[in-house]
Amino acid sequence: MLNTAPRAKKRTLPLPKTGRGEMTRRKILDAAKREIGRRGFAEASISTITAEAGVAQGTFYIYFRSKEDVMRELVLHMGRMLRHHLTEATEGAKNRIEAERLGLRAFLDFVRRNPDLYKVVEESQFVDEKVYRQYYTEFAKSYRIALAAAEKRGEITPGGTENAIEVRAWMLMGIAVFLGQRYGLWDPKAPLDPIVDVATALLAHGMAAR
Amino acid sequence: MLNTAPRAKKRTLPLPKTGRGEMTRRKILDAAKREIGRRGFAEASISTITAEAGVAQGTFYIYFRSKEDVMRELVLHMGRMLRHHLTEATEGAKNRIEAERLGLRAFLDFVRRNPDLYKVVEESQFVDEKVYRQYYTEFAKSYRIALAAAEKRGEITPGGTENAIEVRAWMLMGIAVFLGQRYGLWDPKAPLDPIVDVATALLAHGMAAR
DNA sequence: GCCAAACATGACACTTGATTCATGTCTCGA
DNA sequence: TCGAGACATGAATCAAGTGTCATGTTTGGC
Repeated sequence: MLNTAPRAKKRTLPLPKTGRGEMTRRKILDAAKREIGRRGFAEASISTITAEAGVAQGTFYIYFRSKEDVMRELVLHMGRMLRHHLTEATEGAKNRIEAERLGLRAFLDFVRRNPDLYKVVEESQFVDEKVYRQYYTEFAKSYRIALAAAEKRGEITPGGTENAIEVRAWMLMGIAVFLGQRYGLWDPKAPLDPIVDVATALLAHGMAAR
Repeated sequence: MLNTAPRAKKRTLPLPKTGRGEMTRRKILDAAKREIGRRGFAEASISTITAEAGVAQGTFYIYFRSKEDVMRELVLHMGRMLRHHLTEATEGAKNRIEAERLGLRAFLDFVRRNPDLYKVVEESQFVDEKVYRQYYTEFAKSYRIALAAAEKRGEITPGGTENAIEVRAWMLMGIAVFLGQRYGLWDPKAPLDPIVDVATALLAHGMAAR
């Protein structure tokens, strides 16, 4: 019996099968990252991207359905890269507070090294909210796990409810993102260590006079 | 002698001079806020906006040069509204920590009440970065002043350098923005008080085990 | 009540960029 | 080395929305 049921729309175009194809796809992704990151999603046209990549316009559609499609892929890519970067940076930490310091430092570093990619992720919020939410929701989840473990080990004060851990996670992400914007993107020359010191001190001990 | 020098391009179209004009301009701004806030800047076309406002397309150009122009105005408007809201909310605070609690609470409230406007401001980053930076830079300035005063009064621990105050200001803004996103926009039913409590506790005493 | 300025209209000419496709060229396994 | 599938091209087509303008209507001071 033939399967006549309507099949689900393919989410992604098939990946390239030859070395040449792989190269071309990567060139397009790279060019899209630069173009979207620098000019913004609206300004970056398919023709700008393909010109930058050095391929014909039609080639774009061999690998991607649309600009949105590329953006989604770039967000996932950034998630993988950043996660890896942060894991490496924090694995030697003796406790959660030190992990926060190292993680924040590594994050600011990452933003400075990858400003285009970082901006793409932020703009994805207005292009495909779903992928953006997923990005941060997943980071929040990792954070919750790390905070709960640290709490159990007695390294940080008990937040109390499960909900409190979630709130802390989002606070920490907000701090990183804003410092990333201010000192990673807008003021990329400022020495990072003093910034990270101030941030870590606030995280560790708060700012209320004793 | 006639002045033949090229005159500077007018930044803003003249404001309406009659009651009718004022009404129409406001209707367009309101519609733009909703359309851009909900659909995003790209999806919100001039024709969508004017349709929503109940005026002809051409009318738009009597009051604004472009969609970007409207967006700029909405960002300034949000700045004024929020500033006012926060000033009112925090003026009874007995110290800076309490001001932080009240301010955060008021901010989350504001986001819940004005989600469209809030999203417009966030998206302005990718439409007119200048106005977006100005928005946050000005808030940071207020914050610095408030923190410096609180430090002088002995309510909070000395940050140390001038730079430290700046870092703290951006941290506090980042926290507010991320909690605003998570609990103001994405989870608009969650009770705010427990969230604000957790946040304030972290700000006041940090999370390092004593 | 009059009239000049202010305001409003909506059709349309124009720009811009996305997507398709007929026609090639390249790659790599058998 | 050959051929089938994979890949690449770019001109042409197509859709959508912007901004203008010639034509009307309303307002408010005199």
